[in-house]
Amino acid sequence: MMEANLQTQWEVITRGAEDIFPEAELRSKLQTSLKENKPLRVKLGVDPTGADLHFGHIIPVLKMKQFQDLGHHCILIIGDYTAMVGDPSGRNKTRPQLTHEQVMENCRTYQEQVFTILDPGKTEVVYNGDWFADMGFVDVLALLSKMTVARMLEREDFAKRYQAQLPISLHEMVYPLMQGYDSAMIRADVELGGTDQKFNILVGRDIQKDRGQEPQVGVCNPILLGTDGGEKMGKSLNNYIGINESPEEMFGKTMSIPDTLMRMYFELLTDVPMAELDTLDKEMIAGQVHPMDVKKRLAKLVTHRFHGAPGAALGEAHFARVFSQKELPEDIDEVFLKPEQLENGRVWIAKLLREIGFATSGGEARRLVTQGGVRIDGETITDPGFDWQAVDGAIVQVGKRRFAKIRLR
RNA sequence: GGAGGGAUUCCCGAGUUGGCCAAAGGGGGCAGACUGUAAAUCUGCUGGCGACGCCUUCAGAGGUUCGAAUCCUCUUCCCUCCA
Repeated sequence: MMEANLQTQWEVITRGAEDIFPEAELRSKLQTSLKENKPLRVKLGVDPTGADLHFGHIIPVLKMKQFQDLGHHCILIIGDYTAMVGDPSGRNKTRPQLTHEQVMENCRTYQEQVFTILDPGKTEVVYNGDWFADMGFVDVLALLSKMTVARMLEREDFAKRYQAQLPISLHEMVYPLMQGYDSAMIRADVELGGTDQKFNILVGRDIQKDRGQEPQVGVCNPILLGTDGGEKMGKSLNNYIGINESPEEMFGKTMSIPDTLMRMYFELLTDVPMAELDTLDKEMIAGQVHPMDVKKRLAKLVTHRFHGAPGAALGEAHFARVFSQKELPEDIDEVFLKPEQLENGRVWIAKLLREIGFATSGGEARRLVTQGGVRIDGETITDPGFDWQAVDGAIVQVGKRRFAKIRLR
């Protein structure tokens, strides 16, 4: 069961990990685990606050997969109760509180997506509602007494909000305690998460110690930056790559990350050995290897991870065709125009763009035309007052990557 | 409970001696040029309307005025200090 030796395990576990605390404890836990042939209990808690997962969510899941492949016991905690509270980590405002129904609804799709990576047969799934639902008020008070206000306010996110005169609700301060309690309930040896989870994971250690358990070790990955290269990947910033996105989108979006982010993505999302990445970096600096080729490899590997070999090939082909050669994509969505949308077989260009969803207003449509961003069958339209004689099968293109095939009926 | 400060366009944030405000600046977004690509860099646009004019926006509801983001009243929410 526990086959890999300590050194191998150590290399796998520390790859892409920004912070492990305390390192020494992880080492001794691994040693004991090997000696006694007893897998470590590895915890990852997820709050199903939204339906769709993106790359940022999946980083700790990939780390968990590595533990799983090493033979350790993985426990996925579905935070049906913590999701109702909302993790304040790294937030500058209170999360909206979800109802239990909303949370449970998200759970299904969440697990579906997570189990494209983890082995469902080897993963224990528990809900923290299992223990929180029946907790009495006295138990809650006992838990609350483990934390002081001063310590909570030391946290960077709360401190910032406090100084910026932004509201902090009391229930948000309960969150770390709940997460810590989870660790105690499942007797975790290791807890995974982003570096923003450090505080919560440390609270878990305290609670475990308080209950006479050996405290867990935190293994934290850096926070994945989004495609804009500056901010944490997230839905609200629209700088994310969803794991359910089409191969074409996934490949393209990966190609759109700034060069400076390539290393991070390689480390966290692929298995390319670290030594090879170092070599690649050197070769790029020396000009022996083209950054674009490296990025293409990254995009291919990443797409492969979620869509398999066919998806990776599809994504790559599409990219080469549309962006490198500036040709039309293979599949173009068809948009139907009804006769009543035409006048004597003609449509005003601004109206057309709105009808097919390439502009949300006439003003935006005019702007696109004026700036030379609109083509019909390869011909650039420059007159915002242009009335187009509709042709079945014509290709309307806006910008570099939006296409529609017009169908008349 | 008392005293004071605040809410502006997708976001942040100017503007508060009333007209020159569809509202500075930045971010984001979009488009163009360039190329190595949906990198980087540079440029332009960025409330709505078949549009050199008209319409709706500055927390909400009223009011003063020829004219209000700017002044007055009430309401909602946030913050600070005191208790």
